[in-house]
Amino acid sequence: MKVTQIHPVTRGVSDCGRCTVRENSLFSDFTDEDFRLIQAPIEDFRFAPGAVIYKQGDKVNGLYSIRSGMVKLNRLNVDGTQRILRILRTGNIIGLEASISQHYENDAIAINTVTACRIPVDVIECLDRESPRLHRKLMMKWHETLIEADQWFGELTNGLARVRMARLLLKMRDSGESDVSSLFSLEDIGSVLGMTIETASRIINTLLREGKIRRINGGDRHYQIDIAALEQESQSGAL
Amino acid sequence: MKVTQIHPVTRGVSDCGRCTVRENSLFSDFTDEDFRLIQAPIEDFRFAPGAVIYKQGDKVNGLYSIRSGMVKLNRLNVDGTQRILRILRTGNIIGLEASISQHYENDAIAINTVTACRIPVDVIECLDRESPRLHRKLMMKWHETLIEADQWFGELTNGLARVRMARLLLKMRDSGESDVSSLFSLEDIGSVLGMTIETASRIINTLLREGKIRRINGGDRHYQIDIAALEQESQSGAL
DNA sequence: CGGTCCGTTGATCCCTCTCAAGGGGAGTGG
DNA sequence: CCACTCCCCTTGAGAGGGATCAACGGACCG
Repeated sequence: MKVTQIHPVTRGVSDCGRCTVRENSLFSDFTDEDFRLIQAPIEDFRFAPGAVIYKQGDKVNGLYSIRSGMVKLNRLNVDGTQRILRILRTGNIIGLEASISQHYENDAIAINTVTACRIPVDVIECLDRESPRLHRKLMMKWHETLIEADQWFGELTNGLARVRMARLLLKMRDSGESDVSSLFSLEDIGSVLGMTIETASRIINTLLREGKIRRINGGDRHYQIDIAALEQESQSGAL
Repeated sequence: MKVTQIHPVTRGVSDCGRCTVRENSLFSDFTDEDFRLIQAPIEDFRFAPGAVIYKQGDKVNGLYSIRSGMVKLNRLNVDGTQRILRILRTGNIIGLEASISQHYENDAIAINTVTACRIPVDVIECLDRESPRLHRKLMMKWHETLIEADQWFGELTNGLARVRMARLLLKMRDSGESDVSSLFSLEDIGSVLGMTIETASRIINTLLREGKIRRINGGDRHYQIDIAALEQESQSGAL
């Protein structure tokens, strides 16, 4: 995979108080007093598809709260093996390690156009010290992140290729109980599910022919899915 | 797998100040003043092989710091699929979610004889509030746990079965750069590496015949391993 | 219009699962 | 002390899922 480094565009300074994804964010139950503690500006970023948000080993400069788009967390193993650990979306936080470590643990790469706001390291540290609310919130985010990681592990790494694909389709549904699921390139699907792009392609096309998923026109790999059918598929695969 | 519920034996109350694994523990850089904050006793437990330390969904009663032995974290997916997420050993903490949630997220089961001390929920909460040191330590443990989870994911879920086995053998080395590795039942190995017990058995015996690992007598699945050889093996498997 | 990227499809091979049988150690009861 | 059972590991033969290798088509772009 060739990774194109694309410089992000700063869009301005956020007004967190009226953020549209605030209910998911770190600041969801913040009081006005808490907000007054924030000294440094929280910047708003826009990343083009393929843009590198940060790389494994980079010095941390803050954590990012995703406002829209999809980000892949890429792990580069010591032996050169590479694998997508998980995909993060609106409301998720990437780079949580910024609150405790000096370096990022893996690559974060925008899959499609991503908007995100960055909370600088010193803001986090200050708030963590001064605001019990943020302190608690941070712990909750660690908790959520770990649950998420374990879920990806548990669900997407065993069973037949077809079963794993069904689970991915269900997992990547647009928020809520929607029957629309957003995927990404075959290469990324392969790296998430541990299969080759050929196998991924074959399975998707089989599901299309069987009518269990349907391509939604508008280009960007959106599918309308038959939830019930996929849920049945997804349960076939014990080990 | 039949899981036998074996009641743990409380061995007494710990004196954390002189704990032998203290350097790994939550309390490593505690001052005497910090220790005075601990009101409730920290109990010392001993679990027999196969004992359930806690189950997914159980109400949390504290987190456990492992003093010796191996614990498997078992995830039961909604569809009945079961998988070992990771193995934890001396110095690791299980049930970290006790510090933030009401329920445990997965099953923790003793693989062999395990000794662990339990830090009750209210002790954690109190310390988290009162001691900046423990507060920071907790965050570090979250961080460590997530890194650990991502490592297991990245290293043990792709590549040929033989490559994954090599990586597991390297990962399960006794602390430090030792050339002794401790495994467990074939069933557990299978559940960790996502393969059948037959495949696991075949690979281990092939490695034995090739002299890359050697059984250490003394019963409990200890192997002396050829580190260099296994490291070479472990790098074969991109996807 | 040629080049590149991405997805599709076919043919073949091999790794791993499945099914099946057998062996050894530990515990139990005679 | 020996039969018996149970559990766990081992080994073999056969089948199949997915990898690999290869070719092709469409979209986009210089």
